[in-house]
Amino acid sequence: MTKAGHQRSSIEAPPRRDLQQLVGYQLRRVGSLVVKELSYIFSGIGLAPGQFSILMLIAEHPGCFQMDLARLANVDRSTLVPMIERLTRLKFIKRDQSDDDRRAFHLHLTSRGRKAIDQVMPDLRSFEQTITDGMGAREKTALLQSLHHVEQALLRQHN
Amino acid sequence: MTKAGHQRSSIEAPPRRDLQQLVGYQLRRVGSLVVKELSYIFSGIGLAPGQFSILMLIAEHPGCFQMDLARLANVDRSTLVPMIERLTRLKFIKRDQSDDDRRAFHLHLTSRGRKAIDQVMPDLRSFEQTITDGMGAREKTALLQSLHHVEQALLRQHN
DNA sequence: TATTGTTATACTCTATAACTATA
DNA sequence: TATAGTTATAGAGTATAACAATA
Repeated sequence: MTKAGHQRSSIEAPPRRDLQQLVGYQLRRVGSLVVKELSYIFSGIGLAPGQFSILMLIAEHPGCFQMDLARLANVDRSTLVPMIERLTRLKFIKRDQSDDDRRAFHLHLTSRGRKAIDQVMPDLRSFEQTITDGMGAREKTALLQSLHHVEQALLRQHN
Repeated sequence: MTKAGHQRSSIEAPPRRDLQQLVGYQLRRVGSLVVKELSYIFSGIGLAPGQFSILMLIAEHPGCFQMDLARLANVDRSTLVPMIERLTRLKFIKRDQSDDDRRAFHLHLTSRGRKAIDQVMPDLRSFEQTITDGMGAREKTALLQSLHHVEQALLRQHN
């Protein structure tokens, strides 16, 4: 990877390191790395990270509508259409037309969807261990709290 | 392996809240929100978040090659091509063919590129204030350190 | 009129594989 | 053979706008 001696990558000027001090920039950077790793983990069950998080939200909110998911995941309702279609085609979820509102469909996990979640949870926990390796319990708790803090500020911002 | 109770899917079942306790999931979630806000900020200079971060890396590493950026930004070299093309077309950067290696091009900011950065920096700092609003200096430092910690663990993971 | 979900469309970010021109 | 950059292509994730069916 590193070539001996004659490295010609003309970057001898001292970096200004502005970006590394910006929480927003670092969150984007780390988030992107996380997605890259999660892609690999979820490929075992044929899902991408975004699709898996929708599956998890349906697991946590059985019977919900797509509009509920749009709010929970902070995405437009149109974004969900291909994800729901994929989860349905894989038979990880089922859609039941609501009796109260015939426009909408209650979403539920199937046993196959539940199995898919159970299948990747060990890898997900292991990934969690990896990225928090060497962190104390207090540091990890503080990180989760700070992330929640930032999330709430961002939600206040654009809603 | 899996968690004990294989909870039967019931509409009244309380949410399991698993996701919120996962650092990886929260990083992806918050990162996505950050990108959404940054999109708005950078639209003022005609750039998307990824394009702006490449512009910043060139500012911090004047004369670098695209291969250097690929390493610094942790992306494939092919990913950079449309970004570099966009920055060049907007005249934010210039490409000078290297005398030492005629395959490669030294990348430099133009004065227009520098102006573009100067133009959005106030908004970027203000965004920074918003998402860390109410955080103490220690909490903010700890967050940056934890993010760096996670980033390093992720880089060790896949390299 | 307003809302749920869909379609059509478009843009950004990402990657792999094959190519060129150099080294 | 190996490397710098390009092209072609593909898949995710995101959005806006217009639409049908229903409320």
